[in-house]
Amino acid sequence: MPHSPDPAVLHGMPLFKALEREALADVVRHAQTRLIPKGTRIFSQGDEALAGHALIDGQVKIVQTGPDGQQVVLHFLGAGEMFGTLAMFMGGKYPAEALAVTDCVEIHWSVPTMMALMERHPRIALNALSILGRRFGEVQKRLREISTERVERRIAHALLRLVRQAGRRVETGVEIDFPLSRQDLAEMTGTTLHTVSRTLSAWEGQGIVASTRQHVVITEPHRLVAIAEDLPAPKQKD
Amino acid sequence: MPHSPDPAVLHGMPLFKALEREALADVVRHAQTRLIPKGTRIFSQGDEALAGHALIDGQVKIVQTGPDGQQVVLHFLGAGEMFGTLAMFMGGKYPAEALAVTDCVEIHWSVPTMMALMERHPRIALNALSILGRRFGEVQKRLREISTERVERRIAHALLRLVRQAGRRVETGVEIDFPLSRQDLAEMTGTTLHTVSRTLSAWEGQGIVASTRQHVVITEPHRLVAIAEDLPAPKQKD
DNA sequence: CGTAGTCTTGAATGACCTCAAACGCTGTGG
DNA sequence: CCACAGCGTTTGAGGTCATTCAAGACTACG
Repeated sequence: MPHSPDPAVLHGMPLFKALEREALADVVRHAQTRLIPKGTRIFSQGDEALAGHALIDGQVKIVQTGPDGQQVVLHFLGAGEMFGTLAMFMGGKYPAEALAVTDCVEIHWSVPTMMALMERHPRIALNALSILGRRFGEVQKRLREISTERVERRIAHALLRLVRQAGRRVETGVEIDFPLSRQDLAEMTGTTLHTVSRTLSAWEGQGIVASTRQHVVITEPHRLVAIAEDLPAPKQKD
Repeated sequence: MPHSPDPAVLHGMPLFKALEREALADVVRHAQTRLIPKGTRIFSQGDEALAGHALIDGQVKIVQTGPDGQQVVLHFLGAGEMFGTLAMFMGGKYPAEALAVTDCVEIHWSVPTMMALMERHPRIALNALSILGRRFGEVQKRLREISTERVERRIAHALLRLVRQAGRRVETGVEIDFPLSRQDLAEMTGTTLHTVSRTLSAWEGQGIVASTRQHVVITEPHRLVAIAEDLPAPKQKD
């Protein structure tokens, strides 16, 4: 377990974009890396935020739980993305939990370290602002979707979002390359696993997707887009 | 229209908290103030973002419109709060529109100016990060609520949120001190004005709220909280 | 080969929306 | 001062989308 990771891993991380070499070295010097097995809970909702995190490899899902145990999947994130940073600016408690959905490699900095780094290298703060801004826009868009769209369209949007950020081309179409259950999709779209299952079954019957347990392949993305955008069903024969 | 406003107005703005006197002067020097009559659209969704904004006085609502015209009220904000800053970090287009719901006094900075200010005074960027972080948490919470709760609870939550940020004590209870229609509430909670009207009527019958056109007073806040938290029955303690 | 977790599917219920009509303020102009 | 138009609001009736309840099938894994 390397205490100071290879500086190369920070390349391509939006959070550290456009940093001078020495600043980067500074950042690396204070970082800690960790190997995290699939299924591990990286931090829990309500925990004292001890660190800011970033993913070097793997996939993490962010889940928020309500007072009565209702869960919502707020975000899936992949290599190069930061997470758990919100807590630093929100009274020091994580507002959600982070779960490794695949084996992961994580890098993190203690909160005081992270703060100091931002003070020393304002560029980092600007980058964080930019990332946060973008995500904020995303969440607002989701809020609108969930407020105004019916379930089928929401599921379509969720799948397309996942494809965009974790899609892998395969011969039969585009596959989402980490374990994804109906329950997950339900928690992303504010519905039940039953409804998700029914919807996916229907789409499967129409040849739009192909799914097995915890695994989804979109075979006809354009038709899914049509559903998401509520376009007048493209001319198709059945 | 004063070109450079009184530095005093920046006091109490979270965005400029903990800034040294000279930095504050720098900020003020580049600011522009504007008087905005009630009902004015301050900026439109999709517009090129020319400026970052902050409210000195009045109330503004932020509304996002979907491709089919469905509207969602993302936020109400009052004196001292910044807005329209997201756009600066999101490809330069406003992701929503801002409407003055009362007469307002606004202060703004051109985007390049704002960026330069943040470069010169990193504290501002840190503050912005903190504000954005907090709001981000709010939106995520709303997303969970809207995903998992039934309409009645969502409306209760919306009202309580409004009370918290724009509530004014009156002898009959707490009043929300800007024009607020059923339509607005519907667009905040992802429902229809009809359902909001029915719900409010029911509450009115139980003496929990009292409302007239575009005007709501919460007479028994604790009972509204009980509804929002889904507590057993109106078994209340004083 | 059993067990646990995931997924499918049917049927019944209900929360909420849609459609439709009417009511009551508020401001305006005759 | 009254009539009228405009807007926000109220309320009913009917329909439907999605949840809830229930049972069973499939898959992975020990």
